[in-house]
Amino acid sequence: MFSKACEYGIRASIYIASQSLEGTRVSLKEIAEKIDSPVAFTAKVLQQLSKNKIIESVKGSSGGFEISKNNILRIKLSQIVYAIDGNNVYEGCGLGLKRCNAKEPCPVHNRFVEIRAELKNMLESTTLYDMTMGLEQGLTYLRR
Amino acid sequence: MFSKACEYGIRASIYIASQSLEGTRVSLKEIAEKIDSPVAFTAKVLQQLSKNKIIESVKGSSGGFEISKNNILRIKLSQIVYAIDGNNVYEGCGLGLKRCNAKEPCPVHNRFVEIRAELKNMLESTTLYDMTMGLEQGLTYLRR
DNA sequence: ATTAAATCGGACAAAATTGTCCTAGTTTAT
DNA sequence: ATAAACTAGGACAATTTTGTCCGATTTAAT
Repeated sequence: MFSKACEYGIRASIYIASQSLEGTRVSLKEIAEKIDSPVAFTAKVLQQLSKNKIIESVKGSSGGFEISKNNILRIKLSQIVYAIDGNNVYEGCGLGLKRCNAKEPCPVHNRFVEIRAELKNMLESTTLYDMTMGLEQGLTYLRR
Repeated sequence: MFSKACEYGIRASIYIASQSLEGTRVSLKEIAEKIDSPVAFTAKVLQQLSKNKIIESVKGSSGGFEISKNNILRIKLSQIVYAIDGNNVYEGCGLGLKRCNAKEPCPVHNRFVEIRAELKNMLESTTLYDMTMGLEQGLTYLRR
């Protein structure tokens, strides 16, 4: 569904958010450990998220990554996905046709429209805060 | 959502089905033309579908691919997807965790469960026949 | 029998994705 | 000032996916 890069990006964002809520900035190394991802590859993903204003990076000693409370509340899962995977998830025909729409649909167009709409709706209504909630209470996991 | 291989596989199956309903067996070359896919790559996909009894291949001159009326009615989209992409679509955590279930969920597990269930339901309730219908009437397209 | 039109299947090639390494900066603390 | 702990980013490597090529085999028609 999502690329590996995107999966790491979402997991990283959630971890950074949970730590930011506690008032602590986290390093790349710590993030990679906590979400069980390859360090250098995760670095690239974080750069991308940083450029897209999803997370904030602080250089230098005692630097690291963080997200402001406001952004934790505001940022939607859809924005993270878009920053890394673009709009492939929303657009894009289920059968890979370049031009596929209500007027000139592929044989499964109508069936896919509904599901895609629900997916989109879910991604757009889930905030970083929503995803962070369970973590601190030990109800959800980022590495398994 | 699906791999390229799977997209080609679904489109090819639909085209073969539509031609089989007309009583004509089709060659690899014709299929690739009609669904706008790379010939040799499509050949591999068709081999896989053939091994999985989704389509029937006939060797030799005047050979090609076909699907029996019974199978056109019986075969579900889910079977085609499974034959090529395995169960990645159904199983597999949205965030890429190996172990992610109701008891030890990732932060988006519950949100994904619903969507995945609907997708599964759609794939399992759509037959090859269903997908073939619109084609002959010029209502749907396989290459665009 | 020979030829032509097919699929089959192995080996290879290209492209995209995933992952690694190393150097250059930046910032804080001493 | 210097060292230590960071991120930034370019270059490269490995893996997976996608795509190609070609010889072998099968079958029908002549």
